[in-house]
Amino acid sequence: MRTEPVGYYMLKLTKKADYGLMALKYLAEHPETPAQSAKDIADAYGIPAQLLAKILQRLTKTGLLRSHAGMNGGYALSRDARKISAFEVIHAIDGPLFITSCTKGAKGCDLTPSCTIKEPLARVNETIIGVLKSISIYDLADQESGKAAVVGTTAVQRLVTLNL
Amino acid sequence: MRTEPVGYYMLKLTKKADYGLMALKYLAEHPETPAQSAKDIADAYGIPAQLLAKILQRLTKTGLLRSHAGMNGGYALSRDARKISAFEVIHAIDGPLFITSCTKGAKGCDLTPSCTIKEPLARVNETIIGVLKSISIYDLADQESGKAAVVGTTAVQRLVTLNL
DNA sequence: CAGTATACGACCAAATGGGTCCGGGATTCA
DNA sequence: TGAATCCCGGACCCATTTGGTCGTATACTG
Repeated sequence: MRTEPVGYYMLKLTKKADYGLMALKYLAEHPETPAQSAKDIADAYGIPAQLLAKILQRLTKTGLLRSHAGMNGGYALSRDARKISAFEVIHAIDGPLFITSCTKGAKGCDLTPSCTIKEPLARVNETIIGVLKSISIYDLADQESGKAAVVGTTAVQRLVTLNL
Repeated sequence: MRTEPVGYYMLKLTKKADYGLMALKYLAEHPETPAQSAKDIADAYGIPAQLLAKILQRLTKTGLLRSHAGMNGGYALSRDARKISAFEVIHAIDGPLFITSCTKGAKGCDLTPSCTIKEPLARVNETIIGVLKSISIYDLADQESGKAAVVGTTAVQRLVTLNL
């Protein structure tokens, strides 16, 4: 009621994944400090602290972050920001992502046995994953410090192939 | 309870969109018949008829299908299957698709004013849209009639660029 | 007119997602 | 040792979205 439905979203990633990416980006932008608490990061972006806490916990469990309890504790990237892909983050938070509601992974299609669209769309899915894998936290981070880089100066070009 | 959570999905398209794609594929595979009723298509795939009916109705309203009431009525593609992209179908059913929960389209970000990840991810979004646009209903359809084309015989190669 | 099919709005139940609460454990520092 | 921070993680809640049904009106065919 407060936010009128600007548009119907689809294929969107969850807010949690968004938050996770934002947090990692934040960490990548503050390499000096040994660790940042969940609350600090949450406050920096104005997102609910407890929610972010749990997201960071999951990222820690999957090995993307290092946590440290106690005073001056918090979270830190477990590796170079250049070596953490957006895909890893999203995958850690939202789980495996598939385009089609029923992908023939694991045990195949429970219902709708005759849905043959899957195979082509699975390719699309892999393409998306490829794109997401090619983007690192570092890519998300910098470009703001050198904020004026508007023209295609540091424009990184990625190429993705999709074959049906 | 009946279908254990095989995995957590994300970035997935809705079942309705799936159904829509399946239906169009079905129509593309039956070019002889002037029209197929919603029920026929639904039965062919074992999906709820009334639900599919509404999906087809929406696809009709957006101009992808032609409908015809009365006996031997039903739906038919309004143009060549080669000229209908998967994107159009998904867009018609699920609405505009964006990756980030808040894209700065329309009126910008309501909450989280400092979410800077958006711009890079918006590019990813456009990439996905590009991929989806490059896939036609025809692409989804055939490959089954000539079922044996396993080796890369008719492999269509698409190229997608993504620049951050 | 009878039968078939679309058109469409109202309604519903289950799943999902965002978010909170709370009772633990670590760790550091005084 | 004990207080202040901070991470850990399960239980719970609520709003929205989805998938799906029902019923009725309308259009077309024969």
